[in-house]
Amino acid sequence: ENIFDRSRMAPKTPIKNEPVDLSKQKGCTPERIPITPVKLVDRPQPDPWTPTANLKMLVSAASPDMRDREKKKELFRPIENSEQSDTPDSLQYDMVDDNTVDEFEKQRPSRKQKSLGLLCQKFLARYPSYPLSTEKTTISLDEVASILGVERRRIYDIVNVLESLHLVSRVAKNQYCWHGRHNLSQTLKTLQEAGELQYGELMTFFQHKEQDLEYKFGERKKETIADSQDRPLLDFSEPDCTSASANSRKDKSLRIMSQKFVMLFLVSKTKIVTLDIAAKILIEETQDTVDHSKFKTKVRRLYDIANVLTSLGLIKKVHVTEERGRKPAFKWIGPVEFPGKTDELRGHSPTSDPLPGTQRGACAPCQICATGKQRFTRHASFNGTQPCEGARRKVSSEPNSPHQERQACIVNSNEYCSKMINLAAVCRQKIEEDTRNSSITSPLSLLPVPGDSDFCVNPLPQAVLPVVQADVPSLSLPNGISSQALHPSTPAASKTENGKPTLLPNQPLLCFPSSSLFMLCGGLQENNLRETLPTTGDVGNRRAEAQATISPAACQKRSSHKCALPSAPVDDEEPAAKKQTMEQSDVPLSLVVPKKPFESPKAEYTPGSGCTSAEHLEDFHLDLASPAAPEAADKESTKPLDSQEQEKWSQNKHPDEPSPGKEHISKENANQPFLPQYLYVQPTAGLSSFNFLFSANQAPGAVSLAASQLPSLSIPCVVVPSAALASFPLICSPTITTNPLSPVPDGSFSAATSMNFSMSGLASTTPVFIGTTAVVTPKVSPTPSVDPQQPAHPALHLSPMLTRSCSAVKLDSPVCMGHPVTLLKLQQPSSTPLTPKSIRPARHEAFFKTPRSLGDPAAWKKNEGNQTRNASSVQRRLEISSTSPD
DNA sequence: CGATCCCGCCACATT
DNA sequence: AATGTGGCGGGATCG
Repeated sequence: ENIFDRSRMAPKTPIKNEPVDLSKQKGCTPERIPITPVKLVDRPQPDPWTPTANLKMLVSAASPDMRDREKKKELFRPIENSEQSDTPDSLQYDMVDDNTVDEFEKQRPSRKQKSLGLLCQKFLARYPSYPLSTEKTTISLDEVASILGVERRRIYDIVNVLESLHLVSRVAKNQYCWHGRHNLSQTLKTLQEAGELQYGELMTFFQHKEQDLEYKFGERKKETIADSQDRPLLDFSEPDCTSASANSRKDKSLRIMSQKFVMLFLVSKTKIVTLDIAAKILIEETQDTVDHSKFKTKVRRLYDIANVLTSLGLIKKVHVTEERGRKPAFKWIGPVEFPGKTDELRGHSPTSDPLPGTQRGACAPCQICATGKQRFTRHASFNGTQPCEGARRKVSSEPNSPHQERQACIVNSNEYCSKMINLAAVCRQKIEEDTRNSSITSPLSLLPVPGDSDFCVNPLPQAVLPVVQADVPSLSLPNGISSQALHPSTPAASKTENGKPTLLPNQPLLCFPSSSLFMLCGGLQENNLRETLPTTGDVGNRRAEAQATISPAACQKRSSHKCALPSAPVDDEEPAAKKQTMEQSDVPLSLVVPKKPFESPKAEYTPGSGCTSAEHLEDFHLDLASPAAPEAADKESTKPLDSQEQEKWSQNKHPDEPSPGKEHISKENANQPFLPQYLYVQPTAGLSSFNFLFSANQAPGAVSLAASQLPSLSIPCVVVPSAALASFPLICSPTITTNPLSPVPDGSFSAATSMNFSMSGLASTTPVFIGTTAVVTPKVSPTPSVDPQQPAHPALHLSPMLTRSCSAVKLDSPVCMGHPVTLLKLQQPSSTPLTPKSIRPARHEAFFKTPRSLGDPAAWKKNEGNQTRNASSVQRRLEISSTSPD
């Protein structure tokens, strides 16, 4: 329109002759200037004003030359247009004297007004976030550039980033297809997975080499890089994506950088990434040499990307204060988890991704998968199969063409990246932790889950079970929860450290002081336990243990990765665990390992099919982690039970851990009738009215309660009115794990309802009993049905209460199936009640967007301050608008 | 003065 | 060769 107007305007209004109303002119934009005779003269194009003049103008505008020139002048315009003077008034004002114009120009062109972020917002404003699937919107770069009054170059900056997130795709030269955010979550998932994978690698890598944080900030990047190169780790770089992309020129660094940048956020626990770290990571990936200039350039690019991401509402600026001082950073405020979608992810485990075919094989049930238009597995999906069906960059030519490459490759093999990412994550985590510690909020902060918010869980002062998503391994409690963990070697050591509950290994039950009760029953199918047990003080120990335990798994994983073993979907969890650990400790990578990375996925997911998502939701972590409540942590540490149990379990499990074992178990379980066992959680915990019963069918190992860490237990859960169970303490029967009896296939069950519990989070007050023997809870009748297919359903059979839970579960499944959006909500709410995900340890908060709730006050303040700054784009607008009116 | 990041040159890719 | 893309970094502006 603008152009049009201008063209008309200019021609029509021979400036000279028609002196314009200066008064009006204010509103006018510089545009006219070009139009004005004088300027016209300058320009080649100014044709005599003829009837066709307008046309010519338009045409000229189209031409590159014109564009540039006009744009220069127009640059100002866009702002005006968008904000102030988009109105016709400007037209009226048409003629402006040069003088006036100059003034205007001076006023307007604030740098901010020209910012990429603002431009991006304008750009985004032009298209619906969720366009109808049917309609495809094509974007003409020239058109947009002219409309927005910027050079095309700038549009490229925007589009490239959008393309990396699959919001748009290149259809043809100069043409892009707008997809909107429909696939965003999936894309993010994919990125997350990819990031985690890399992460994992890093982890292993680090373990092998050095765990020191040295790497942290990438000083050592080179070495790492070299190492990484050496490392066989993953070469995701499959020919597909990587090679091609790599080959191609500079390989669209912006796109790739954007993806990597996003991955960093998704991988980091804190969700905060500092620019320098990101830059280092990205650099390393690409290069060995870390020259300063390069770094500088990288940072510039990151700003470009960040601006776009900010406009998308995915990140915001914040400042992180470190020892050194305050560093610019960005915090992820977009969706953290993609539960609904994530199902896919899970299903897909990163490992699986590589294999397109297999991808979700496991997930078959998951609709999402089916739907999944986009799962891009790394290469394949990205490249060839794109998420966006419609838009492929290269229309005409071969698929191989470099352009296509762009799309692909999110993940190429960049071990470096992963390493870097890890480092970065670690660094961040540290930072955050530091900050958190200082400003711990409540002992147990609820983790605000983006979607889950619905959840009414109030933060439980006492014992809140922060639920951690399945993906994320329960975090170890930063504070010291002691637990060691998982390591088989340290089995019994339940530490009585703080007040650990006294748990007698042999004895059936453990008692905890706390008021709230939990009953855990049933064998847990999986060992979900992530045993990340943060020892109170010792992260190192844990890590060591964890690593030890993990390492094998990791190795396998790696191999799997390379191989793209379909089976190894599990990665998700592991990575998460790792992440957490990372966060917690400065230590770079302690990985806690995932308990059963491989298997779990299958077992859980497979049976559960859609349910996987549920898991996430359901996972409870009782982490005291929240900085605020170190004390609480200690108390919780009381959960020694967990530790012991874990140990026990771990012992038991260890053998099983390998996925195969689990699978077996699950199968067995399925076949076997089981005694329903439940876990009951009193409302006191923070769930105001809900009590949870979990039936534990799972494999014995599955439920590990690490006192501090909280291994996650996957348990089917039922929500029961608190009244019913009010008086019960938590009881866990460790022995149950192996119950053959459970009729319901563990896998299915677990999948559907499996929850991870981390005991660590429990309020000190809550008494917990753990019984070695299976406890039977009355209310729920076990469901005999053993359909693997219908894992989730079994719950229904259970008591009404159960039903609820089941329903929730069911919901999840649907979610999995298809609509991401819907799914999310459904799951969250439904699940939420079941699993207090919402309640998370402060640390976790990172995942969740709700920044403020969790964050340290101080941090907040800072953040806010930053935000204000950051908010720039919006604010700027406002400011501008306000100011400009003059 | 450091953080941001606009601007546009210019190389490489595609047509 | 023309045009499309986009890496890249100087240097301006912001805070």
